[in-house]
Amino acid sequence: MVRNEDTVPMRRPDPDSPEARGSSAAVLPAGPPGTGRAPLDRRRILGAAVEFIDRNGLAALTMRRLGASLGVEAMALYRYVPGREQLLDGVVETVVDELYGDPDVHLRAAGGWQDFLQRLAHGVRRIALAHPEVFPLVATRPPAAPWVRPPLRSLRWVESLLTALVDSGFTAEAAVAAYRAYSSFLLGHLLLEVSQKGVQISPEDAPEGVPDTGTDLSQYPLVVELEELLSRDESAAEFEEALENLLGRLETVRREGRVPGE
Amino acid sequence: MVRNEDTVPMRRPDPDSPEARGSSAAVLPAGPPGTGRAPLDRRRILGAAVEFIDRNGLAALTMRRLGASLGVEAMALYRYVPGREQLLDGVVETVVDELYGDPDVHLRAAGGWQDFLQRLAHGVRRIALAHPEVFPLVATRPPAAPWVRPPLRSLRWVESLLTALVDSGFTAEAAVAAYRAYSSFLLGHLLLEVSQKGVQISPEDAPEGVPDTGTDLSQYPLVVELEELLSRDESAAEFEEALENLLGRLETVRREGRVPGE
DNA sequence: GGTGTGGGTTTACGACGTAAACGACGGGGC
DNA sequence: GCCCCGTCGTTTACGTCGTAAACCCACACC
Repeated sequence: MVRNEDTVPMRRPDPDSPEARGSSAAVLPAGPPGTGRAPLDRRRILGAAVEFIDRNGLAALTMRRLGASLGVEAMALYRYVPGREQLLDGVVETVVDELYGDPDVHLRAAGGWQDFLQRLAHGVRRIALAHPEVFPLVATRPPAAPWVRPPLRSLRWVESLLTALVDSGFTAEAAVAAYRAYSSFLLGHLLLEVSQKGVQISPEDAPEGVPDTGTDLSQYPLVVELEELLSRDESAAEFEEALENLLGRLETVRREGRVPGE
Repeated sequence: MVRNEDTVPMRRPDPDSPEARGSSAAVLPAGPPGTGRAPLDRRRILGAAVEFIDRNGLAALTMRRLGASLGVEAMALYRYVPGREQLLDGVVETVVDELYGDPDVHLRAAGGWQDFLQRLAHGVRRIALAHPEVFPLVATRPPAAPWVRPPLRSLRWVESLLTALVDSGFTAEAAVAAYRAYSSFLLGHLLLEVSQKGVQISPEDAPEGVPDTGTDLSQYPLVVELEELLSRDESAAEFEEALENLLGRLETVRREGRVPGE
């Protein structure tokens, strides 16, 4: 019995997936160690670190190996980066700064606040999907201040977002509440999406078609009944739907000029 | 000018905060190393690990130190735990298993699905607040299967949740979609809440009343204008509001018998 | 009284992050 | 020409980590 793997109907391509856009990274030559003879600098190091994590996972990143991937000894990195912790901070900064290079995301809300939040959300999602191994770092590294909430870890974007909201008629309280709800939504959705994506690949790539007889599911009849549905990946649609719903909710908050809770 | 620190009005106590309930852990004697002479076993080790992380942070946990906190050499732990990674898995499991001991959370949805989800959400929130240093681990450790989504990392709870929903009239698709939306919501909210809680304490506890002249905010006028609002902690109310909203949304999904997106 | 055997210790190894001393090299000032 | 001094990368070294392997020892059992 040859099982048809493509029972999932009409795989409409995800517009935020890396292969759906011209990926800017991973095109540079790089290759095995020692190719890059260009002089070291902070940006090159951070870029190499991001690429290294994308390729080998966060756990594999050590100062020595990162140095080797740049054709240099570990200690050479310390002239540009104070230590490993700060290197990781630099990595998350580098990755979220990719937002500035995204032609679909603008710092100023020209098309209204909903358009702004929508573009920003998809921009962040694109980053998460492009760097699934880095995103947990984006999510969990302690932020600089209580108001800089992951995954939007930059004051410039916070300022942009709040400006867009206030300019569109949100009260100060409502804008702040909206900002909080928005970041929670993004963080939860994207962290789960990348972790789910990771788990589909990693478990030692089960070689044959044996559908994971690993754990005993007999205790959980409903889980086995819904197994097909549960393992289906509807991330893109769910993201869209939840985002739409959030925007709708915020719109009524804005119109009624109140803070959501009361 | 003596600033009154209690400008926050009516600090109504958070019902999920650790001090609002009789904490079961941290009451045992324990004390400095060597107090516990009881024989080692897996549960004692995992308990000690949780307590150690709560007290000293995840980064400080090493096999040697954990051993020392139990009055034992590091290598003794390996008789009960295969290695550090699996120890961390055990820590996560231990912490989420506290749900079973929570008298306000039930495995069976006796009071209807909304009551069930509400109790479960608050139970998980209590755990997150009781172990802020552990929760990022709960959020980011790769789950065993794609359908076991953090922070509900146990098949039993997934089965319970799905059963509650299906029994209450959700279609299979709607139940799965609801499960996904619910876990995203929990994860996003709680991860941000504990990370925010962490950042209020950690930055080397700024000793005097100088309100963080660390970063230059002059570029971000709206952020400085809203600074007071932004650093206010309304987590409890926001959690409640967002949860309520989610439940409301799911209720209409249930009544109309459709999957949210279409 | 041997003799396993379970549970903890000792020793040892390779890898890690990083401090400190050490080249090597390239461009002024005399 | 020569010297001298930054800049940038390397070498060496130290303490700590996770963990494999050998060891030790006290008790249970025949």
